[in-house]
Amino acid sequence: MNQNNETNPRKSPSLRRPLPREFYSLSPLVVAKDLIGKKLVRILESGDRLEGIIVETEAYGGSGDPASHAFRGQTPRNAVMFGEPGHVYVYFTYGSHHCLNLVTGRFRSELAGAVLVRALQPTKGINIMEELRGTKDVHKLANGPGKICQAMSVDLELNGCDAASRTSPIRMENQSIIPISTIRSSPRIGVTNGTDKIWRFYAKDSAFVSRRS
DNA sequence: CACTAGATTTTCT
DNA sequence: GAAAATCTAGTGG
Repeated sequence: MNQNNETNPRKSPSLRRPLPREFYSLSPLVVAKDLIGKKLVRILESGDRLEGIIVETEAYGGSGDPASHAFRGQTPRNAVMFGEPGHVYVYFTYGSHHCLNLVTGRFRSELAGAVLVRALQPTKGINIMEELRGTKDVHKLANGPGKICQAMSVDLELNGCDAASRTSPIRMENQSIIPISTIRSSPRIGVTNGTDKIWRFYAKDSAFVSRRS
């Protein structure tokens, strides 16, 4: 049987087009909430297609957000955060993990903004993700920012690529399986500064988020 | 379950 | 030198 959506006539072409750059051009707070329920698509070099529904995100600002990498200004690592919305910001942290972000518009008059993708509900290429992650528990394949990158083979080579491009190895597609009314917010996880900001968003009924309330 | 140590890069002090 | 937008394996209850 043919599982390739490119040839599925029931899927409208508009669903196959990646989310446009305008989607990312708003404030990180808006984009973080809007990304819940969208489909993250990763095309591996092998041509294999991995997909997951975003169920958890966090917004990061610039000079006004002490939890943000951009707080102290531009550096080689965070340079992508200061660039055009819609591009992918990948960083390496804690000596062993990669994290995936999408560059957004700016909060107020700040110079940088991004959204961290924190958890996915895997929907396609699950067997490949299991292999990359070394576990068969589907709820633990991508329920954390480091796990997403391991499950989808995301590393610094993808830093700066354009998620709004039709041919990008990472892009976003429209999807609407998560009702807006079921999105909740909370303080961000793992941050020690800026804990006053309620900038984490998640699907309250999803079993795929990194933490349940 | 809860808690802790260790993996080890980028950046700042 | 130390902390960080994290995760796992290990210990102990």
